[in-house]
Amino acid sequence: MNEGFFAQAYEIVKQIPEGRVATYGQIARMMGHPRSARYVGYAMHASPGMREGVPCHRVVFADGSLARGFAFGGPGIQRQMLEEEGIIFLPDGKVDLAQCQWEA
DNA sequence: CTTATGACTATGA
DNA sequence: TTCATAGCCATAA
Repeated sequence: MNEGFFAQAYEIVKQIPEGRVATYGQIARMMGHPRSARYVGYAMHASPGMREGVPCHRVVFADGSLARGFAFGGPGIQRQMLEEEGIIFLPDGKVDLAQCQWEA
């Protein structure tokens, strides 16, 4: 395996349990790159995605919002997938990090 | 080698 | 409160 920044991000995301979500910054921090949050998202974009078992849909912004327009082919898709997994959404359209944010 | 870009985050107005 | 800008770091060209 090529232990690159991307592969590192995939490993972290793959460890997110079902019904939980993690923020880009949190993942970046886990991999030892607390300032590369932007690149974590980019890793998802360029990643093999769920095809490789990387549940990138469980990765959200620090405030619980999702990536719009770039996710999985259409807005709302990610939210639908998360709801299927048991993620709780707030009326604001954000994930309930208070209950669903992944704890290492 | 330098420059440009980006599924982010924090801060300021 | 929301919107805009700065800083951040890893790849690509």
